[in-house]
Amino acid sequence: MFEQGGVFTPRQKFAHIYSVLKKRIESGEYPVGQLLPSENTLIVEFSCSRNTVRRAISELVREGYVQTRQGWGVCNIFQPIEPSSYTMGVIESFRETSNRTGQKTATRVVRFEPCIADRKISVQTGFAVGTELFYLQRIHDVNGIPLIFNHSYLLKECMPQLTRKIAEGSLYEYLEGTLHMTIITSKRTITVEMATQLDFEWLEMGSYNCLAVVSNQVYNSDGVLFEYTQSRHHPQIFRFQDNAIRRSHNTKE
Amino acid sequence: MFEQGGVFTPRQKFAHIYSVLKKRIESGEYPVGQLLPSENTLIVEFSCSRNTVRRAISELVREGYVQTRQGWGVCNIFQPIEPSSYTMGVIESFRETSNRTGQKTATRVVRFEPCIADRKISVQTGFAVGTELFYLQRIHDVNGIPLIFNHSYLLKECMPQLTRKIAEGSLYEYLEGTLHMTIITSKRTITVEMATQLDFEWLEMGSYNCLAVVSNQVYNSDGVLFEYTQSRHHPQIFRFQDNAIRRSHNTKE
DNA sequence: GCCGATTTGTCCGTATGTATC
DNA sequence: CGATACATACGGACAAATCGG
Repeated sequence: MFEQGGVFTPRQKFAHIYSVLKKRIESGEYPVGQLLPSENTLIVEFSCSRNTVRRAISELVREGYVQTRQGWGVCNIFQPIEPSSYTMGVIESFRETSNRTGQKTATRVVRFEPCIADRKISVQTGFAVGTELFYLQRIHDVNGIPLIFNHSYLLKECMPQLTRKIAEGSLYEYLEGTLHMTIITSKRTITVEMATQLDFEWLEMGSYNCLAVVSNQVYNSDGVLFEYTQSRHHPQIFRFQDNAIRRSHNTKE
Repeated sequence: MFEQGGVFTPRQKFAHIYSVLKKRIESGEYPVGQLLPSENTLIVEFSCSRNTVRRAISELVREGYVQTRQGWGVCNIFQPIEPSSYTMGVIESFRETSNRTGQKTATRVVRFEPCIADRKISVQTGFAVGTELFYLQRIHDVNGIPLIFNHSYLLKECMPQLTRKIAEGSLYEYLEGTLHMTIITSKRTITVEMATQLDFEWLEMGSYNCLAVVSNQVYNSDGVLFEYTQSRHHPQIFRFQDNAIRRSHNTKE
C-alpha cells in the first residue's frame, strides 16, 4: 500500500485504475459528452495490460459513468446525482447507509421470537417448511422519526446465540464481526404495497397509505439462504437507483 | 449458426456457454446449494479458454443464479421467481415487457406538444435550459385497465419529424427501426410518490393514494441524453428485481 | 464506395496469487 | 503441507465498427 497523487493504491490494479478514472470524471477532468483517452493510451499511462484497463472501464459502465461503443470509444456520460438510499447492485446494512447519507438513526426491536417455517412462511421467504428460524420486527428511526418497519426471518442454525439485545445493535456487525459469516449475494424485489394496521401503528405515515417494500433474500458464503427481510419504507425516504444497458436482441438464443 | 442439443449457438462463445449453463441450472441438472463443475472442467467441456468460462459465470452471478468463492467453487443458488415487470440492468420498452409477461396492452397519447426546457424542467430531466423538446403524456392500459401514466421529454433535434400518431405506436420501434438510433445506457431512479390530480383522473387508482415512480434518463450511442421519462405505475402492477453483491470494504480507497 | 488507421469486442494461452480443504 | 479452486494480470491475435481521406 503506497500513496500516489492523493490516491491510495489498493491491492488490485484494476480497482486502482477504476478509482483514478472515476475521480477524474467526477472532478470534470474529462469533459462530459466527450471521449475518454483510448484504451491504448491508458495502457501506457498505467503501464498495465489491456484487460486490466477494460475491467476498470466496465465497472464505470455499470455505474453509469461512461458508455462504450465499438470503433468509437469510451464516452463520458457522468451526471452528478443525489445520494440514494439504495444503490443498485450493492449490499449495505441500514447503519452503513445512514452513515453514508449522514443521518441520525436508531433501531428498536419490537418483537423477537423463535418460529418454525410453515407453508405460508416458506413460500414468502424461500426457507424450507419446518426450518427453525428467528422472527424479528424492527423499527428504524431516521432523525427521530419512525419510518421503516422490518420483518426478518433468520436461520437459527447460523446464529443459535442470537438475542434481542444483539438485534438492537447492528445485526450485520454481529454476523460478520463476531460470527465471521460472509455475506455474498442478496436478491431484492421492490414493490409498493398498501400500509397495514401494523404500519399505521408504528410508523409516521402522515396521509400516505402505501409503502415501498423491499423483500430481501440473503445468502452466506456457503450458498445457504440465511436471512429473509421485508423492509417497509415510508415513501418519503425511499429511493433506488439503477443503470441499465440495452443488450443486443440476439443474445437470448 | 448451428444447433447443438436444442440450443442455438450465438455468435459469441461466452454467450453460448452462459446460456447452456443457465438452462442446466433452471432445469435442475445442477443441484441447488451445491457446486457447479470447476472452471477447468468447463474449459474441457466447451473447449475454450478460462476467460471465456469465467465471463459466462460472471453473468450468472449478476443474475443471482450462482455465487462464487475463491478456493471453493461456483455454488448454485437458483430459485425460480415470478417474472418481474422490471428486471435490473436491462432496458425494455413497455411493449417488450408486456409481450414477455404476456399481457394485452395499449397506449394512448393524451398530450403532445413542443416545449422548451426552462430551469425547472432542466433540473428534473437533465436537459440544458433552452433545449427544444417534445412533451408527451401517455396512458398505458394493461388488460384494458389504465394503470401507467407517462410523462416524457424527448430531444427534438433527434426526432424532428415525430408526430402524435407515431407516439401512439411503439416509440422505441420508431427510434430504433426507422431512425436507426441505438440506445445504450439508461439511468433509472425508483421512488414512491403521492398520486396527483392527473393520476386520479386518468388511472384506476382504487383506494391507493400512491404510485411507483420510475424516472428514466436515456442516452443514445453518441452519449447524448435524448429522453427523460417519468413512469407512474399503479402499485399493483409494479415490481422490480435486483441482485446485489457484497463488495469488499477496501475497494473504496 | 473503398481503403486504411483507430478503437472497442472477443478469445486464446500462460503465469502467479490467494483462499479452501 | 499439497492439491484444488477461483482471482488477478499479462501479452498477443483477430474480428467488427467507426471515421477520415
